This record gives sequence, structure tokens and C-alpha cells, in this order.
Amino acid sequence: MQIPIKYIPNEVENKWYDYWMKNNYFHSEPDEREPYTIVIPPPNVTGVLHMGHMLNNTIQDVLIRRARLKGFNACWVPGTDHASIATEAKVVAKLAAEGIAKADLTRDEFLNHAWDWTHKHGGVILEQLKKLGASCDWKRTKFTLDDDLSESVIDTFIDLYNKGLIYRGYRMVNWDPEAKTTLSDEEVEYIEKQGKLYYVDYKIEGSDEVVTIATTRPETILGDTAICVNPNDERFTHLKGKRVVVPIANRSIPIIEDEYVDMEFGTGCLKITPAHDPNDKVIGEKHKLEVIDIFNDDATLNAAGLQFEGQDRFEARKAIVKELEEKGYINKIEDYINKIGISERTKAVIEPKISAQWFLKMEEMVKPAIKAVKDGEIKFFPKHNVNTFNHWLENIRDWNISRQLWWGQQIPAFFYGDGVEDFVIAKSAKEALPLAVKASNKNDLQLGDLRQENDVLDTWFSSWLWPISVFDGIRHPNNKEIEYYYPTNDLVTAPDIIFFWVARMIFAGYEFRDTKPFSNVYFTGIVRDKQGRKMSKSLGNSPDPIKMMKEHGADGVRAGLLLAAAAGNDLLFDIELVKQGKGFANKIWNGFRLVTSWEVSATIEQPESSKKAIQWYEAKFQQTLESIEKSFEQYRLSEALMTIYKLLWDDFSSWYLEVVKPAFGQPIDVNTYKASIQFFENNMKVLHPFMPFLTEEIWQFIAERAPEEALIVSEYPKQRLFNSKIINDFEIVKEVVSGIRTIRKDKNISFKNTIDLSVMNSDNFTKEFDAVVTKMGNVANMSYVIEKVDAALSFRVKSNTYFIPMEGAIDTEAEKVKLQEELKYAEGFLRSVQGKLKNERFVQNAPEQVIKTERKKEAEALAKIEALKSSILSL
RNA sequence: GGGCAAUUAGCUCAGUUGGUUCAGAGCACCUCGUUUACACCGAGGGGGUCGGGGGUUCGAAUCCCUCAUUGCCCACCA
Repeated sequence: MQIPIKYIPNEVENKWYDYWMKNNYFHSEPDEREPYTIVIPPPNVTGVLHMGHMLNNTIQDVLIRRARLKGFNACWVPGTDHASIATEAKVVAKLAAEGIAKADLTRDEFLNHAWDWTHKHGGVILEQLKKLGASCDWKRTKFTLDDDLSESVIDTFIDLYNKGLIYRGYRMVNWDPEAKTTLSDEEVEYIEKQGKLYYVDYKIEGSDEVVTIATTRPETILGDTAICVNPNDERFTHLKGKRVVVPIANRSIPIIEDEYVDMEFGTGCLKITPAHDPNDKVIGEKHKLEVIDIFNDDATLNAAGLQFEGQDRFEARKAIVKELEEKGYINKIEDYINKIGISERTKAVIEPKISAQWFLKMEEMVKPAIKAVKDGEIKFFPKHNVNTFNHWLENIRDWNISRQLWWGQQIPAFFYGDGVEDFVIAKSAKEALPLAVKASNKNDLQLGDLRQENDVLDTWFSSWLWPISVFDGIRHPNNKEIEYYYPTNDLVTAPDIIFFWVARMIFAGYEFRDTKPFSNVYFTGIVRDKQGRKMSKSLGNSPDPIKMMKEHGADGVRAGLLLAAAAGNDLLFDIELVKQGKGFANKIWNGFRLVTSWEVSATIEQPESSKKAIQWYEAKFQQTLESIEKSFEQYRLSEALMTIYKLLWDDFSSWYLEVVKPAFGQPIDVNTYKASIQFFENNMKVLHPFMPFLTEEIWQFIAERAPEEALIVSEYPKQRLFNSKIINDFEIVKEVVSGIRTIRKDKNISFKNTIDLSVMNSDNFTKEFDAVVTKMGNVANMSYVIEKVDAALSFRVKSNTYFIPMEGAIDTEAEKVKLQEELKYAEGFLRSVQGKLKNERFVQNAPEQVIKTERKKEAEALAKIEALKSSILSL
């Protein structure tokens, strides 16, 4: 068997991914095994892979591969999201570039373009995930606009409507004038912007007096329908019941009183524009004020904008300020920093607007979700996210589920008249007709008289069903798949969609299936660059993942990401970590080359040192297995990987292989060889979830394997009891070897030259490991003495003293200094221990075990001091 | 304005119920080494008043109070 000198990731990765696909290892069907299920957070259908996806999907793949090895029926469902507003915006932009305006197209024409776009660019991201090694069940790939998923969404809408949970209402909504749609509160970002605060004088009717109000948005004056003061504000009591004239508009409006007004802010006098401010709307309703909407859908002024009709809101603001100034209405203008809402997607400034929308009642629906998380039925990692979750759910407002877009599921409401409430809800116009006839009492109503609601449903109204709908659990609640795979196990996602998605899936789970959708939620951090900036297209600080994988190998990239990703923390991505991952792959590869280069002999005897090393590594491996298990329980993947890294690099390569390695050109005994291969196999198993390609490559090199013997479907090492004493003893052996190495280095003694070693011991714990010490230290003769050895360098481990005879090479003075330093340290240590033991309150209060160890420490320190003193004396 | 988290070595982070001289890991750094698996290596080494201050305790990186800085979330006053 010929092993290549270098590990070349690219060829290897393609080869094994194809092999895995060909043999159907990723595919899952319900069977008698216990399922382990993850549904992917579906990326935008036309998106491309970025570092956040890389991290997120690496984690999911690690979990899935590990579950598969542990004998679960592992099922990772992939798919994409139609992302209505994001995708529609892209399609609109693309059409605009071709000179086509959305407004000139019919709905069907536009949707055709959108589907073309989706088919052309959609799913690229899933292909990219394959490069990463993602072992998704590709046969189950879903898209949120697939017929079955859309039907589930519509069924859900109808069901909720019939339960009385969906209603239509006029609400102040966040209006994006660029996309011409409503946004949910979560889709609005607030930014601070330097603006102005305009003080405008309003004339009081029948008086020469004016009242000054402060506003950041003078254009909304045209929509004013009242002036409001605080009833407790004595400055204004004389104005009670009077009216003022709106500048420019020359309309007369009342002065009203409401405690909402903050007397300290501005002039203490507030203008009320119910159509364009959420708080004003509340006051307007309370005082039954008129509502004057001055904007069109694109935020240009409408007829209520008088001579400014047709102007954009920001131009109009300038023009109005100019006119106010000319006519002497402006009292003063101050600089002012205010927070303005902008659309997350289009970055347009949000316009609060009153419009008819569809809402889903939240108050009751949310309750089981709060309970589930509180009771630990669903666990969050890191758990402090629970606070965020609770805070939102406890203060939740009804969900505006309608969007004025075309790309998405069209709301199944059919209007038969012009009234806001003149509609029926049904799957199709055909099914709607009889309902409409009944509702309207018009027996001659025709299909053509029905008009379906234009709006589509919020994207999240389809993705909140994701864990259910991918298994068709809405349409067929008792089908075999949903009953087998649901509830899923783990959800891996970013914390920024905890409200959008995670919370909603949870209450959808209880609403539609009466159970949780998943048991654990693992929140990943945000991938940032080395300076801590969020990776983004505009900053150009995000590396191209595909290029990176080509350069360093998918395994290297996976390892690099995970090494940086301490559980739940944001991760500062650094290419150096990927290089570390790549270096790790190479290290393992070389270890494998070493083992396979050995000539095996059935006749030579197994060295004592090898026997010991094997016993030790067996125990060490088991101990590590246990620690990996603990890390996974807490989703500390980074820690688990580091544990494996140290096992393979330090314990296996630097110690185990170095001990069993035969001298150059010598064969290895068959028992040690077999043990080494078996260790290698187990090492590959524990590493496989993290570095799937490299490990499968080595696995398949070790032996000819039938398809069902591939590493990906092999059996994870079982945990067994292990001998922890041997691990502790070996640590001492390492110290002894290290002591020898230090002296070799100090005295410039090459590793090629042998030395002699004498041990003056009080404990003989290392005796059974003498063969290991001899080999690793290149010791020619090892002996036990009862008295100090003259003309020798020495070092101490525990209470034993080790001597390396060295005629003439001893610098007595330097040796003395060294010993005295050691002594000083030991005495300090003893003082601190004895200080504690002399303290009565310590002895009284500390637990038995602690005191016991302190006594033991004291005894050890005393013995060591004794040894040091005698050494110093004899010098 | 309200809430949550964080602050430990040059960098990124561990540090379980307070109890080994408990101050750690990886990387980076320094020194030495062409020991035939690997220089993507090996051996050795330096480096921190655990953000500041106060308190509780026999004992504090760990618990309490307070201040400071940073990040995130929520709400939002014209």
C-alpha cells in the first residue's frame, strides 16, 4: 500500500463526499432505532454561503455525524427559505436594471420572473454546503414555497382564523416606502442621526398670542389635527378650550390636554398628527381626533399635502421649512440627535402609517412557550438567552402577518364587497364562493365578483412551521415521518433570530402539535473579523469560504472555526486558526505514515516500554472520551475539539508513538503494531465529526472496507472503566523524562548520547515505568541508590531525587544556587500549608478532605526539604 | 431610560459546589536542535496584583456591594 507523502485535501474531499452520497449514508428513513433530528435553519434561497453559515453548519454536521456514529438514526433536513422581502427586492432590482418596473407587470408576470430568478440562483448555497462536508439528507431538501409547504401555511392560516386568532385591523404599522410594504417591529433598525428640532409658532385664534411647538418633522404639520398640552402645566391653563391655526394649511384645530405630554421637553406643547406617529395615534383615538394622512405609499405627499403634493417627504420638509421661515412661523431651529427607524432590508427611513393589516393574536398562544422554556422542557445554550426570550414573549404584541408583496403565500381571503370586513376565508375562490354567498346574502354572487387579498404572508409565517412542515405534519398530522422525527433534537442558530424564528417555532409547536419542536437550542456567536467588526459584504472583511476551503481544506476550515468558537461567544475569526486546523490534519497524516511504514515482525518480543505505553494510552483514551462526553453535554464543541487535539498531538504523537517507535530500520512486534492500529482507528472515530474527510481517508487506508464498514457509519468507541492510577503515574514519568531533557539541554548533551540515571527514592512509583524512562531519556543504565551520588547533576520529582553522573561537568556553585532556589520555594510552600494547619479556625471549619490533603502536602514538603538540604550540604 | 452579558498572559478563551503554590490552555513570542513520521516538527523557556475600590470568610479569580469600561437586546419624548 502506497501512502502519499502529503495530505492533499481537495482530491480526498471530493472522493469521499461522492462515496458517501453514492452509498446513501446521509439518508434516513424511520426505523426501529432512536432518531436524532436536526432541521437546518433554512438560508435565503438566493443567498450565498458566508462565514456565519460555515460556523452554523459545521456545528450541525458535528452533532449529526456524532449521533450517527453513536447509533442513532440521524436525520438532518436541509432546505431554503423564500425570504419574501429580500428576494422580492433582488428581483425588483434586477428587473429595474433591465428597464422593467414592477408596477408595469401583472402579479403573475412578476412571479414568473421571481421563479426564474429562484431557479437560476436558488440552491447554490446548498451545493456550497456540500463542500463543507455537510451530511444533510439531501433527498429531503425543502423550500418554503414548495407546494406542500405552502399548502401547510394556508391550512394553518385558515385554522387560526377559524379559531378566532386572526383578525384584520387598522394599525399603525412600520411602512417601508421603498419596498412599499409593512415591516414587523423586528425588521426595523434604529440609528442615531443628526437632525434638527424646529420650533414652530401656531397662532391662537382670536388672539395675537402664539404657541410654540417643537418638531423634528415639520412636514407633518399638514397632518396636524390638534395641539396638546399637559393639564397640570400652568403655563397653558389660559389656553384651555381655545383653538389654533395650523401654519400654511390655515386650518383651525383644537388645543387639547393630556398627561402624556412631558412638560420638561421642548416647549411643553405637542402637535398631534395621528396619521404619522404611533403615540399621536393613541392620543388621537382617545380624543376622537380627525386623521389626515398626507403621504402616498412611496412617501411622496398626497393631496392633503396641498401645494407640496407629489414631492418626496424630505424635499417637502425643506420646502415647508423655507416657507415657514419666509412667513415668520419659525421661532428657532436647534441641532438635535434623534433616532430614526430604517428598514433592515432596504435601508429606507420607516414611515409610521395607518393601514389595514392582518394580525395574529399572540397573548394566549405564547403561554405554553414561556412555560416550556421555564420548566427546562426546552433548554437554551448559553442559557442567559432565556432572559431575552422571556422579555419579548411577556411583552409581545399581536403579530402583523401581512406583507404588501407578491413573493410569498397569498392570503386566502376573498372579498365580496368593499367593506373591510366583507371577506371570507377559504383555500380557493371556488371554496370561497358558497361562503361568500352566505355571508353577503347575495345569491347571485359569481366567482368573478370575488377578489383575493393582494397581500402575502410574512416569511416567518411559513418558517415558524419548518420543523413540522418538512415532515408534512400540518397536512397529515398522523403520518409516520412526523411521528418518528418530531420533536427534533437540537436547533443550531444565531441569537439574532430568537424572536423572528426560534420563539415562533416554539409556540407553533405547541399550537399545532401540542409538543415542543426541539429539545435544545444552541445559539452560535456572530462571526467577526480580528478587529471585532461584524463580517459584512459592505466592509469586505469576510473571506470567501469556498476559496478558503480550496486552499486549506474543508477539515482545516471546520477545525479553525470551531477552535475559535467558545460556546455561545462571538468569534473573532482569524485565518491563523484555519492554518492551525490544517496543520493538525497534517500532523495526524504524518503519524499515520509512521505507523504504516513499520515493518511488522511476529517473532520479536514486545518491549516492556511498549506494553506500558499501551496500557497507559488505553486509559488515557478512555479518560479523554469521558471528558469529550462532558463537553458535548454542554455544547462546548470548541472544548471537545481542543481535548481531542491535545489527545492526538501530545498524548498520542509525542508520547505514545515516541515510546513504541522502534529504532530506525528495526521491525515492530506484532502486538504493539496491532494495538497502534487499533488506537488509530479509535482516534479517527472520535475526530470524525470534526474532520470527516481526513479521518475517512485514513480509515480506508488502514484496511480494505466494504461500504457498510465506512467510518461515517462505524461505531463510536464505547466508554469503559479505566485505570486512573496509571494515568497519574505516567504524569510522573513525564516529569522525570522532562527533568532529563532539561539537563541535556543545559549541558548540551545530544539526544544521541546515552546517559546514566540513578534514583534515590522514597516512593517507587516509577519503577514499573523504568523501561519508558530509559527509552524516552535514552538512558543506558538505570539504578536505585540509597545515598546521594557524587559528581552528578540532579533533579527532583515529588520526593525522589534523580542523579545523572557527570564527571567534571558540574558547576558546584550554579548547582548550589539552583538547589537553594528550589529549597526556598519548598519552604515557602510548607509555610503556607503549616500556616493553614496552625489556624484553629481553619481546622475547625474546613471539610475533612481538605485538611487531609493539607496534611499530605505538609508531609511531602517536609520530605522534599530534607532531601534538598542534604544535597546542598554535600556540595 | 430598562435589561442581559462580559472584563483573567501579547491574542482568543477555560477556571464546576469558595479549599493543592490555583493563577491555566491554545496560539503568538524567546532559546536550542538538519535525533530519517511531521520544520505544518521536536525540546526547553519567559509572560498576568484575575478591570478599580470596599466587604463577607480561617480562606476569594470564584460570594455580596459599588464604580469604570465594552458588547448585545428591549423601549423610545415631539
